Amino acid sequence: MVSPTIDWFRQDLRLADNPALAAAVARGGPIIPLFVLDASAAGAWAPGGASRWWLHHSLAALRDALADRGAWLVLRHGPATEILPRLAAEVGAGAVMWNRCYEPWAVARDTGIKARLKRDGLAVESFNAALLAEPWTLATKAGEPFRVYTPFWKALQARDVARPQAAPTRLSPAEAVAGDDLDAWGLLPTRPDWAQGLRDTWQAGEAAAAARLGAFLDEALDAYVEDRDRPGVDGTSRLSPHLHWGEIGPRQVWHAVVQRAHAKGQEPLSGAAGKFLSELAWREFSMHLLAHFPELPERNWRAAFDAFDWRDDPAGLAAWQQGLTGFPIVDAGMRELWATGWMHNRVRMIAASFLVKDLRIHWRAGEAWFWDTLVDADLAANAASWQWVAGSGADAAPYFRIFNPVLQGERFDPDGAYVRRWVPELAALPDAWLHKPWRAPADVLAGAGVAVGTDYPHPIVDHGEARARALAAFAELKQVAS
DNA sequence: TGAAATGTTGGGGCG
DNA sequence: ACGCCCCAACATTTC
Repeated sequence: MVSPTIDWFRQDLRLADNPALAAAVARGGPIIPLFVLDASAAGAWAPGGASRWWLHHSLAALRDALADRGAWLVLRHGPATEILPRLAAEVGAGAVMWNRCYEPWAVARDTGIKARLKRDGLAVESFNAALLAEPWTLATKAGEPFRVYTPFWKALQARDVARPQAAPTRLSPAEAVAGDDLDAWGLLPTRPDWAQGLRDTWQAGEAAAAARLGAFLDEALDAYVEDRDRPGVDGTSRLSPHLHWGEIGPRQVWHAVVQRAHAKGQEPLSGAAGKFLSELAWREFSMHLLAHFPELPERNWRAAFDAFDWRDDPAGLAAWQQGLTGFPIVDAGMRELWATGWMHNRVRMIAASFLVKDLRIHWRAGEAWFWDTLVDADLAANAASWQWVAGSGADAAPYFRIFNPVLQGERFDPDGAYVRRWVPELAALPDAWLHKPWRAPADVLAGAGVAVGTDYPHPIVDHGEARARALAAFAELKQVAS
């Protein structure tokens, strides 16, 4: 009789295209699916509030999906370094399987656990479920990690993406193993329960992720090139939180998109399909960057930025967080984030540019806020994206690229659908003034029932002046660096 | 995956 | 008919 296999779930909360699970099934014995709530190893990067909400529902969905196939998800909390060996001994496991994580703290932890379990005589194997290509398999001709996106994307396109495996239909149950009650983990907010907007917006779990992908392919892919930049249009995939927790994997997304393009007689790597896959490749690029540069979340990727003159501005930071900057497109984004745990990507760039360039507040403050509030909070994507906007990151926007929040609003939310939804106090303003209410004539404001300074804040900075100050600060930095 | 300043061009008004 | 100026539209450069 084959000894039990522990399948340690982490950020791979799915049954399909799950190589660790497939290996556990192939081994033949009973399967013990395990999830460990291990805040100790992650330090500051333990999941934030919105992420914990998602995790709760995703685990519930995984638990039910496993039960449908005859297996019982075991929940334990505490340091995984202690829990894995203890559970293995407790159930007489002969093997432990998992899919790899790439957060530096996880790599360090998992390396130790693998060594320990092997020393104990167990078979331990790890697999790739989260990436199209492992970070150590893509390199420049010089053997270096890619530091620029475009050549990275070209190299990735030249690779074959493995076909996803189907979910196992039947799992051999193990004898009952004691575990925690999910509800007792307290992942959901209480007092206050701020998650109503999240519940209204999202459905966690593998089945919901697959449905979301299907809906995107059916309804939005064709218009993706234009609509992806329109926050007032449902033009993006919204797969990010599902991808973060591994409810769906990038290989599954890749092949579904390629298949859809082929069915329409289109080339999958050009047009809308290619554009969407290139966005998936930005996720991949971020993950590779983190794997190669583990300090990405904490330190400027370009060390020259260490000398940058950031401002300490608690009031400005608070206004930004609360969506009270006086710039409608920025405030709409920050309020969407607070309400739903998600923000449209175009608006993330605008809001992030405003924080680091107009307010000149350190990108790490933005990174920390997003970490706590985003349902798709991902260490690699969050760190790489903030550094990209700040100009300190890999292949970053040049420092002089400063978004004008009024022009961005007018260009990408021309009919004001997005601002009116999230900044309802401005809803009655005509399009012409919606993105710059402080410039509207008095009779227009009166007609719309808007008093700037009372119903909606005055801009907390003058963008023209803020832009000039940011350019001056960056010019100074360049002198220090040279 | 910018914006603003500066330069160039060409049509129309006008003397 | 011609030159001059204005300025919108577009292009290029600079930040």
